[in-house]
Amino acid sequence: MPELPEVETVVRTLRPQVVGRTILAVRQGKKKLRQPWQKKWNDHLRGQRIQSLRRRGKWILLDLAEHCLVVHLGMTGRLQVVPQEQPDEPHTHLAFLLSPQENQDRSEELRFRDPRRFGLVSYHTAQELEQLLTSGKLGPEPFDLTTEAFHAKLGGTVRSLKAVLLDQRVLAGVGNIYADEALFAAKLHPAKRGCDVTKKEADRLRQALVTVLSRAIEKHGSTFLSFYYGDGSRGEYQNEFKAYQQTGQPCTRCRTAIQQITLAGRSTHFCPGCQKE
DNA sequence: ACAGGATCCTGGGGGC
DNA sequence: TGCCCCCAGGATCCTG
Repeated sequence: MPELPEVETVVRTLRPQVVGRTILAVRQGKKKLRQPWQKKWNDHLRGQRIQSLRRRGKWILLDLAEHCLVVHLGMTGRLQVVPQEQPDEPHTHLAFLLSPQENQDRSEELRFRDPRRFGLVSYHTAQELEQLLTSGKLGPEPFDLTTEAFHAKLGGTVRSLKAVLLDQRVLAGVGNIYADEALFAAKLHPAKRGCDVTKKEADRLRQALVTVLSRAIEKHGSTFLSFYYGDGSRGEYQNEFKAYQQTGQPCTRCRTAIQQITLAGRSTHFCPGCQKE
């Protein structure tokens, strides 16, 4: 559920809280993560300063001196900085003790929680990370995408637009919510085949992605069900959903009822009136 | 090459 | 009110 705008919000919130601080110790929960945390990483991490905090697609990258902590929030993952003495909330899997902020003597921890454990935290050398990010497994950021490249990519597949948008190798950061919202904004049917998309339509979809994602970042992402940020704050973009989870509601453009189907294994919402196949 | 299903996992929602 | 069932979804893997 955390997609690009939610991850961007997490990174922007955490950046002033963690950059420049040193990891003093690592604490591990009892339950195993999907990609198990390796004990030897604890020693590697101790004494390392967090130099910067970045987002790439849905990935959160904490740059250390030579290595990088890589975090994916999955469905329900959360990262937050809390006072060291605060008891762990349930499903806390990792806690990194941080050196005190300047002008403060309070000990704090950066904690990773994830009830569903779809998320992961791993540790890589800068070189390994570079490979992960450029080996074709992760496509460009939607903001860096050119119409030409996007159109070419779409032209080479008979897959549905919905499936293509969810494919992180094509485009990094889009998930179920923003795929539906962008397709609605571009007036394109989610089942339309990639190879049937004209260059004009590809450009419309690219622009829609940029517009929708930018607006969502402005509104601090979306909050519904159980997703909220580490400090308890909520996003506000869910109030602007035009398609996602609007099944049965009148389309804001043509008043046709928004329809829900399953596509690429995901619930998919669109307007049959103005998103014609 | 692609669709579709299963897998992982838990909290929350709907239905009875 | 309480209980059970089912569902949501990111990434990956397997099968048809």
